[in-house]
Amino acid sequence: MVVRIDVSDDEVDRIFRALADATRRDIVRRTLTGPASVSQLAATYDMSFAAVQKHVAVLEGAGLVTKQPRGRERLIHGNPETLQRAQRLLDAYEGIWRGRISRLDALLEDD
Amino acid sequence: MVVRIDVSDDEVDRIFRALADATRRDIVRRTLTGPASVSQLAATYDMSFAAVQKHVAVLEGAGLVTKQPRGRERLIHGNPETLQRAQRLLDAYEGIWRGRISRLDALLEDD
DNA sequence: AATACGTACAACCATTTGGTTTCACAATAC
DNA sequence: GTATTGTGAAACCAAATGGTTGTACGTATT
Repeated sequence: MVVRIDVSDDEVDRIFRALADATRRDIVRRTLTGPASVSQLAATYDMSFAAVQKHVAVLEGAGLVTKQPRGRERLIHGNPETLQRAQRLLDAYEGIWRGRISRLDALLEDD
Repeated sequence: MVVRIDVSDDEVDRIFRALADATRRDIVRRTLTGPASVSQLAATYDMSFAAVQKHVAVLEGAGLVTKQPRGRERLIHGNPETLQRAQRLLDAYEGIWRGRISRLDALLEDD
């Protein structure tokens, strides 16, 4: 029985879960190049404003974007730090495969 | 020269979705170091054999592991190629942020 | 031959997800 | 002021997810 003491498994769950949707990946891409309001984002997708709002909320919950009020708008900014975190995770897995890292378990139980 | 990441949206969805679960990430980790049977995997988790079987099926559907029959067992092997695909995806996002990649859109449209 | 083991698969259940519509409200525009 | 725009939040719905138990069947073991 693998007992998971580390709570932040949930955080990794949220990051990958948030990236597992094409619309959300597109929102991340767009907000990495520069901020955009929720309605600006919503204008380009074939779904309701509320649906896009929910996607943004999922990304925000995963720490992949941040919301910054400006007037009546909410500017969405992509958060590269969280992406780097996901990158490091995948890098660690590749490290396992290559056998370069000997005792990686602690790292993968997720910092 | 532009190397095209030829991955469909659905495929990327499945990869990240599969990685969005701690048990499945653990299975990937374990099968990257060496093959393991489904029952060997299941023995270490606090859930039914059938549940682990389903997790393996999700990973297999995402191409993160492969199943190879040997006798009455099914040996599960981790698949580093698929992990590399996910890595390249995240690398591309980081490239956007850094502004180092100029024409990345075609790459990210993940056709 | 009989038994145990490893896997597959179906049926079922509770919760989550991804979408919708609708209503409310603050900020801007006219 | 009134109207419009941008957002938030609730209620609702169908489908997917993650778990369970039970059954069936090929493969080893004895």
